Amino acid sequence: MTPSKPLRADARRNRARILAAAEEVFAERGASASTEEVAARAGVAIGTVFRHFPAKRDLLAAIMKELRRRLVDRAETLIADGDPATAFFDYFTYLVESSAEIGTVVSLLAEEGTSIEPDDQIMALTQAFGRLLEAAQQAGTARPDARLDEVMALVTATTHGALAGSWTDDLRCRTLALVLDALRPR
Amino acid sequence: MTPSKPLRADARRNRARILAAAEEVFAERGASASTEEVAARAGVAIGTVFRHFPAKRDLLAAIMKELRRRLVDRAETLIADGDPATAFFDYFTYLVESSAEIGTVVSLLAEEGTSIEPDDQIMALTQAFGRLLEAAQQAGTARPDARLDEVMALVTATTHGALAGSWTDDLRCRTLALVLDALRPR
Amino acid sequence: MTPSKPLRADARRNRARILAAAEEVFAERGASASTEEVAARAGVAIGTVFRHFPAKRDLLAAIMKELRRRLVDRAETLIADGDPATAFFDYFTYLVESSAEIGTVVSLLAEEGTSIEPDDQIMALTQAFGRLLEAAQQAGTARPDARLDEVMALVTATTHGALAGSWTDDLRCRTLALVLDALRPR
Amino acid sequence: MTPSKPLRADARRNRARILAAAEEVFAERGASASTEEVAARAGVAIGTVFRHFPAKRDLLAAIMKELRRRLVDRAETLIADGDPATAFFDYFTYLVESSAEIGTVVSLLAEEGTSIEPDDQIMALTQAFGRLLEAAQQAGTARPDARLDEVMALVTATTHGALAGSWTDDLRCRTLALVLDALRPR
DNA sequence: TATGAATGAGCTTTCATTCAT
DNA sequence: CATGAATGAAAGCTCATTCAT
Repeated sequence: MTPSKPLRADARRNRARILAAAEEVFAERGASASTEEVAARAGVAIGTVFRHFPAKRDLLAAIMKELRRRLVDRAETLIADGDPATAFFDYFTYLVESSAEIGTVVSLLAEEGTSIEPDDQIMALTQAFGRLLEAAQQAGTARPDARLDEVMALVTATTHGALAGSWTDDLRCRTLALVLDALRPR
Repeated sequence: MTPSKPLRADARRNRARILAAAEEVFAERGASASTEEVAARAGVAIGTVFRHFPAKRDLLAAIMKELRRRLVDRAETLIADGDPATAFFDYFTYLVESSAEIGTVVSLLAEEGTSIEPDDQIMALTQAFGRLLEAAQQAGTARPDARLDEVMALVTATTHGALAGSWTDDLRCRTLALVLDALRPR
Repeated sequence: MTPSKPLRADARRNRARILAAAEEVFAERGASASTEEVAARAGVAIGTVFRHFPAKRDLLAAIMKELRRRLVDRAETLIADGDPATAFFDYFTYLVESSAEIGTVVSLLAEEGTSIEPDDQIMALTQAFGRLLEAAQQAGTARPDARLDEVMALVTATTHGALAGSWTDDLRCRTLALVLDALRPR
Repeated sequence: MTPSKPLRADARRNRARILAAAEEVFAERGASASTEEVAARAGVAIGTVFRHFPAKRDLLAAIMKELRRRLVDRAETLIADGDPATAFFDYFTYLVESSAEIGTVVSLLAEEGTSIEPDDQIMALTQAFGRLLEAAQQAGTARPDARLDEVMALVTATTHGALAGSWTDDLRCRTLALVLDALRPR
């Protein structure tokens, strides 16, 4: 379904190395980091980067896609295996913690005008989050009047907040606690 | 303490026009907008911009300083004139709403590495916010266990969230309500 | 004398397809068209193109050689079968008309510095043209004082003119008539 | 009518040097010569070239405009001062001879897709040529049935021919004689 | 002080060519 | 032989910054 051509072994290896390097570089230097540095970090020539990602935005988009894939994976794991009463809160926490790892990259999407298409992945993530929310509501651990879009907004906010202000671990925990509290039944 | 020279009248006028133009341009185009466009919008030549702000980061920093000044002003007004029971929440709301006006500019600071110095203004803002918080706590409208750094974190988060996700007015209101709710006594 | 190796059947087939594709592509896009596009159009991989033509200029040269071969063929046909009185003028016309078909390709040689070696084919073409000229002169339809190099110059000029200016069919006919008139006895 | 801003002295000097350098470079190396080389030859930095000519095509277009200006000037001089009986032929000759000086530049227009706008200058040149033609026809030195578009086509052809084939001076003279002969009454 | 032309490092992107598969 | 991924040298162009006017 995904690959039009199965790609040669070395090509796939390089693609992965470039993605990994790009994730690092952009996390460290921001989206204005040069493609050349990505290439250098990946140990390939500049041309190779552009063979895999014809424009810089494609590279950024690919990183985001990969990141989102991981997030969706995690949600689905929690839906399948987690405790309905806590899975929703665990996942919320997971998203915020991940953002630290992700680095600045996330926040670059808006800026770059990387007009992300309607995007199946965002929808998938939203839906999965919705199921976790419902389960928590039925388990009585989440406010019954909390709406999904509000939850998404809150997680976006907390994530970006965690990135923008350089919070200590302690502060992040306390803030997160407050936010999660706002989602619990009074 | 601040001005080495009182500046000629026209120079001061130019400085102001450049700042205003820069605020507009960076809000519209992001921090990657060119200094030249700022100059054009301000109706001055590029050299004049650099005479007033020796580097681009200085221009960005000056914008931030100006913005923060307004925010502090507002806080002090509320401390002086507002209803202690609601002023804290009003100010929180004001900050989030302002962020929409401010546009992308705010979020660019982190990225640009404009490592803002300890900054008196941030401290002033924090202190003012602290006084509003205390007043609300004494009035019984804010959780007594809410700490100032958490409040700052929450406002940062909500602000950035409002900027990053393009929330509707309605969604912003509901999300804000949830956040403020988290700061009210249970 | 010519082929070092007789070439495998598929190799010869590929060579032909590449040449055909190159002729098309360069006619459409000019000599700055990429070798990769030639490969794509030919349905082979880029490596295959370079196996057959070690450098781009070789590919261009080969196209020219092929084109010239056709032109010489046509001249010999006319020498053998045509009416001596008109064959010269027919051939002149044929060359100019062909140039339209050939497209821009021809004119690219000069630029590319594809310093064509003395080239047997050009000589062959010139000689054939010379024979047609002589025949026409003997038939009294061509000026007796017209020299072969002048004729070659005229046909070159008309050809390039037809390519450079985008003449209508009508204009090309009239211009050609004038030129041919210049070669008729007064 | 032409200059929106009168340009500073040094700017005008640089602009002229760039144009001169570009004319040389493109004549020597063809249109694929690099802008950087033009800059080097002009003794300015690359940025200066792009300040004056925002894209390479603009530089090429400017060269052409300058060349055409010279041609039109010459035509007008001949209209004013020349002998009506010979001026037409003199100008035709002048155009062909100039092409040698102009070098390859001329022929690059077609290729570069420098979609020259309807172009006042071409029209001016055509009109001037038209007047020379009429004068010659009235003086009885040019065929009365020769049309202006045919003349333009012939001069284009001869010019391009002279450029493409590397004719000797002698050959160019003889070929030109033939072409001009075609335009004389029989 | 203001101007705006000049600078030049740096960025994205292209493409002829090589070479491991 | 064919393949197509990798290479890397340019090329075109941008823009923060400097400096002569």
